[in-house]
Amino acid sequence: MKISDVAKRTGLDAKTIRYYESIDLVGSPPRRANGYREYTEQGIQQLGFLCKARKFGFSINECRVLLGLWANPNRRSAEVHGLVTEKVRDIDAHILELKSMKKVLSDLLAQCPGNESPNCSIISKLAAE
Amino acid sequence: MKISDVAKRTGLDAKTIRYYESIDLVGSPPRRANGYREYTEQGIQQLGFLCKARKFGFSINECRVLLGLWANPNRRSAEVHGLVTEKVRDIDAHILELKSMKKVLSDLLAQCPGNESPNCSIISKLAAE
DNA sequence: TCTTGACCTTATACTTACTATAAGGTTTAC
DNA sequence: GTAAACCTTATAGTAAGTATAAGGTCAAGA
Repeated sequence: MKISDVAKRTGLDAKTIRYYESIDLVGSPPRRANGYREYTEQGIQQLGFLCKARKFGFSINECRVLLGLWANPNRRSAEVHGLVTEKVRDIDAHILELKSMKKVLSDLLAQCPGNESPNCSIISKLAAE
Repeated sequence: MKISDVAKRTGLDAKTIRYYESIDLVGSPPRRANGYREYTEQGIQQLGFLCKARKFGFSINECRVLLGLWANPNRRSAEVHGLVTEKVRDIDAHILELKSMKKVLSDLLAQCPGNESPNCSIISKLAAE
C-alpha cells in the first residue's frame, strides 16, 4: 500500500508518516523498485495505533513506550495502567489551569464596557503592578 | 535597573526578556557603558504587562496587539473585549477537548486490570481498527 | 505520443515560545 | 586577589509537525 492510502486508512497525514519514520518512531517500510514506500499490514497497524495514541494526548516519547508495550506479549497491564493514570492526572491539571484562566478572563469581560470608550478594565488589570 | 532585577520584578526570566527583545516584542532598552541593559520604568511596565498577558493565555502575537491597545489612548474597549471573548472561547474549546480525552482514558482505565497479566483493554483499544 | 496533473522522493527551512550551551567580559563579595 | 555571580552574544535544541523547493514517476485523456 502506498503512503497516501496508508494516510487515508490510518488518519495520519503522509508527511506525518514520513516524519515518524525520520525520528525512528516507526521503522522504514520496504520500497518498490521506483523508490516509493510500500507498507505492510504490520506497519499500517502501527501507524493507526500511533494516530489514536496521539489523539489521546500521549507525547511522541510516550508513544514509543506504548508501542513497546503493545509489541511485548509479556507486558504487565499494570504498566499501561500506570501510564494512563498519569496521563489522566496531567489532563486534570491542565483542565484546572484552563478553568482558572477562563474565570479571570470572564470576570474581566464582565467589567469591560466593550464600546467606543478607551476605558477598559482588562487592559488596566494587565497593566497593574 | 539591570535585567535580573527586572526579571524578579516582572516575573519573567532574564532569558525570556532578551528573547522578547530579539523578536521585537519590546524595544531595546538603553545600555550602560559596560554594555549591560539598563531598563527604564516604561520598559519594566511593558514586561510586567507581557508576563500577565502570557499567563492569561495570550499568544505572543496577541500580546503584540494588546500592547498596541494598551499604548493607544484612543483604543475602543470593544476591541479588547472582542479579543478576550475569543480567547475565552478558545479556552472553552480546549477544555472540552481535554474532558473528552479524559473520559475515554478513564473509561479504559476502569477496564484494564492493572496487574501482572498482559491483557489490557487500553492497548487493545489503541490497536483496534 | 504527448502532456497535464497527481502522485512520490529528498532536503531544508519555518513554526511557537522559549531553554540550553558555549565562550567570553564585568562586577561584587570575601 | 580571586571566585562566584553577574552580564554579553551567537548558536543550537526542544515538540511535533508543516511548508517549500526541486525533482522523479505514473495514469489518463487528446
